[in-house]
Amino acid sequence: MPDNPAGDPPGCGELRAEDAGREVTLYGWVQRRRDHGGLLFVDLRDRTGIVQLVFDSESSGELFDVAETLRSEYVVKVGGEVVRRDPANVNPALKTGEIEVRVKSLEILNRSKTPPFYIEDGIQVDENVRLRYRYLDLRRPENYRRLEMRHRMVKLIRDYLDGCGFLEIETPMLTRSTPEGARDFLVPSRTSRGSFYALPQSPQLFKQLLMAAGVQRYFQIARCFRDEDLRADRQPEFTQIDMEISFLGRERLFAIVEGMMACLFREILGRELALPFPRMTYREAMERFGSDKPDLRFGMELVDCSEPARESEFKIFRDALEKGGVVKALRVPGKGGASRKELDDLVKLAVAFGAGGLAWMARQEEGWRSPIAKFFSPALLDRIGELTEAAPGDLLLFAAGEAAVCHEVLGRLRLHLAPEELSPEPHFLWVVDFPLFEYDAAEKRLNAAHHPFTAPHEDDLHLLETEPLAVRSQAYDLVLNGVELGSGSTRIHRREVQMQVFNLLGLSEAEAMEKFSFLLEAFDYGLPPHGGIALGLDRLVAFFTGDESIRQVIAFPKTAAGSCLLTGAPAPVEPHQLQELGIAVKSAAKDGGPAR
RNA sequence: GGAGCUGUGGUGUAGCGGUUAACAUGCCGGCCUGUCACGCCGGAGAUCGCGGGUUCAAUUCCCGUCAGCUCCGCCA
Repeated sequence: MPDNPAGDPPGCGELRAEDAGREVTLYGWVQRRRDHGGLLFVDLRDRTGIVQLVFDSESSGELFDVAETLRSEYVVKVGGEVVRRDPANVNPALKTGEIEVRVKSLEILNRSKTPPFYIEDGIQVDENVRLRYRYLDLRRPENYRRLEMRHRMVKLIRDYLDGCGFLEIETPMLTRSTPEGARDFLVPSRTSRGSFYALPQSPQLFKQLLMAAGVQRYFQIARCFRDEDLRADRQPEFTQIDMEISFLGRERLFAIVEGMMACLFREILGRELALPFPRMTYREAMERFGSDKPDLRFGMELVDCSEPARESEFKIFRDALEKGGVVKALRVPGKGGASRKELDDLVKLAVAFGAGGLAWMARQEEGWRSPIAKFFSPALLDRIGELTEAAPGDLLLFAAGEAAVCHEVLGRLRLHLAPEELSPEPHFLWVVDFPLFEYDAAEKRLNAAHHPFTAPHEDDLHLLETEPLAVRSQAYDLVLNGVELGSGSTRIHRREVQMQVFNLLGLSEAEAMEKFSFLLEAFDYGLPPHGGIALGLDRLVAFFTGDESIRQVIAFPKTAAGSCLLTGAPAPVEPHQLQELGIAVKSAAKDGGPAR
């Protein structure tokens, strides 16, 4: 550990052979005690690691008696001499294994109950129990390393963006609920009864206002809140690296973000990233990979087989094509020998993903094994083999129908059937030109695909009124190995365009003013062109630590039901608290609450 | 809102329509001067998540419920 202003002496895990002869004072937790009767070993742990303490009954009677009372996780202060171990007693598994500390003084600073699980790496304990005692879980070295990794990454990011001329600015946590988007967490106001703050889903509007304020380059390690159901990679509160720049367009922003990723990979993993990252339009991503966040660590691209399908006698394919749909294929290498049951399961899966059905062909050394091959002439089968590059032993899966559905279904099957061995290289990708709107079938109206402040693509402005669903936006996503790391856009900076988009989203002039007057007014006072992006810090850290769930890289995460097993939040409040807020609770939730 | 999986000493597991509920580890006590997952001997510790039902009998079968995890919907 480098010198620091605190001038801290070495920690337990930092002592080495060259410290032999040194008198040290150590603080830490008792990891383990090995009592040999007249000789007692204690492994002392602090955040730097473990060192062995030795107590000898012959040389220190009273001290030895105290040492015998030590138990797991007792907190102690010891003074002693670092001594080299006899070569026969060196423990190569420990970094401090060449030495040990002969204890001369021992003070028990605090006792501990027997912990519910071992404080060590690689334990197999229910996450339930670990979250209930999260402070003990975090005491484990692997979790300290996770916290440390997050800290280092955030520090690198801050320094990097500082170097790029960004200003870190905090925006309000108590803000205004806005329509659309995720469900808001609401905070009742005491001073304005019946009114509510909302916790920010992102600092979106504020960062745009900071551009209006002439900041030009803003960033924030921003906590965001969304009251939606959880997943392994979704928590109700999470952290974004939120950025926004004025004047300079998308290219500059991409370069800044790419530079940030390159910096993290260089400083943390010691490897260079190939820059710039490849790009793909949303349309291309959907057509080739059936996903707006394609995992490029493997191939298995979707292949359009509409042309040979049109010539075939297979009615389902022909009907789909006549209705303006497509027939697309997914080639699964080496899966041609799949059993009937495996194939049936794939069909079921496809149906669960929204397909009407799923056809398959297995290429064999001679010909095809397939229930639908009989509808295809040999020439057409050859054509399909050519298009899909199917080799003997490969399996082809076909989806027919509406293009969007086919892409979705085959895209999911592609992930489901992905090879076990994936490329070890990180595969970054910019996905650009997302659609501006998507159609909400339930509400029978347009929704913003990204958010309502995203600028339409310049080339598609003329389509806004006539064919809004065909309008591309200036939104983009950063994808890493099939995970959406973040998304952003060039924003609308002209008031008339913003109003037009609001109108298309079903917001009247009056409603727009009611909800967003503060933003619209800013448009009138020289709002510069601007754009930005928000990257999911939790997902990024999880990538670097190799964790599947972002719970692992959040100090105090919540369960899938949004409860905190440590504190018991959320919890009922005192009646007088509700009274002050003018709130009456209609009916309490089911009994139980989080288990703690 | 929906689906699947899980729930047995502190922890991790086994088990089965009738058991003294088993094993490992941890814990407690004893012995032990070179261990490092120390070892040896002994001991304590479980109303089998909760509620109901079927049954002569339920930890075991059924239903419900709670909690956790994963996924779908949802997440501009």
